[in-house]
Amino acid sequence: MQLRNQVEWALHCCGLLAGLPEGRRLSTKSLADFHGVPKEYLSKALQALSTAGIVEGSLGPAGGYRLAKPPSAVSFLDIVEAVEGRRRTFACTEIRRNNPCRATDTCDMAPCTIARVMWEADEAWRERLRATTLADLAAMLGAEIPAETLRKVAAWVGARS
Amino acid sequence: MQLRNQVEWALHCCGLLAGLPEGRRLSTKSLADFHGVPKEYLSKALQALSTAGIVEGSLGPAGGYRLAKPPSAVSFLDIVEAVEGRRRTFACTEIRRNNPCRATDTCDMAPCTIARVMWEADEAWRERLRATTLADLAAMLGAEIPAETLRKVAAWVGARS
DNA sequence: TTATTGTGGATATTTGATATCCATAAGGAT
DNA sequence: ATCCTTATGGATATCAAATATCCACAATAA
Repeated sequence: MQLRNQVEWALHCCGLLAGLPEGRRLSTKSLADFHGVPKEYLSKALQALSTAGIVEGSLGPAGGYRLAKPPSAVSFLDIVEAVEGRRRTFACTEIRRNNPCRATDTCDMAPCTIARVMWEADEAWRERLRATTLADLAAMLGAEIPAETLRKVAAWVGARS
Repeated sequence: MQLRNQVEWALHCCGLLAGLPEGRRLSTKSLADFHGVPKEYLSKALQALSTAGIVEGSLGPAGGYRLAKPPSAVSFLDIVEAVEGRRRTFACTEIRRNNPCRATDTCDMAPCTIARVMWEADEAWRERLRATTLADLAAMLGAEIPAETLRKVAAWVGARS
């Protein structure tokens, strides 16, 4: 069970967009170049983010993407769900119904006990992802990345947006 | 991102095995019949549980599987990891290395910030799964399943083990 | 007008999940 | 001894999803 690589790409792209000066945008091509990933496929992830209302695309030269909300209003979970979908990681197929000893008129039961436990774990995962926003990420990156690199990135982005 | 259906099957099988009288076993065929799943494929899940030391198989007529440990010593996480593997749900491919602005001599850095957050969420998921054992499951099932059904299951298992 | 961009559809390729089958060895029953 | 049942593990087939590319189109700025 692995998340798609598009999830990783989307998170990194949002991290970069979160540091973008007001009014600026970055194109799919720039984002793909920066991260060294295929432009055409990354485009699909960006479209998913756009559909989810996390980023906002605009057409034409000088077009591109920017965040559609303030960084503090976008959680990791928002991004993961936009790209990966919202289905739970555990799918209960109700195999308890196949139990030969089960009364046939039992129809209104609570969710399968096993599924409930698995879903609680799923919710713990989501809760942790909900707890970190792009603003938090920006703060962490600012503290961890060498000042020299941050300066170069700002210049690179400035020339491309 | 979905867990394999074998995870669901393995959990249900372990739940049934946890209620097995001392010294009794259930065959792959019985477990498959009880849950209404393909015997040959379920067998792969049971083999994974066996390799992981969660269940113990024995050959010959009257052979089959039983738990290799007390139910309180087997967590949901043990079962999930036995069937699904232990890889983290988020794979970091270190795309930050492709960053054109990154200093080339940076080699010894801490794990990627984004990966750290994703891994913390993964750990929250695992922690929740670690917290529930087969003994807990047995207690929940005993409280939720109608007494009539429990009695029938005990009889069915008794005739097959 | 022209070049650039996002959007969405179609499609190919590769990987993994799902599933079946068979050979083998071992253990009970007769 | 013989036979049936069982777990084990390998080989293989089938199907769905992830990965990736390409193209047509409309919008937009220079």
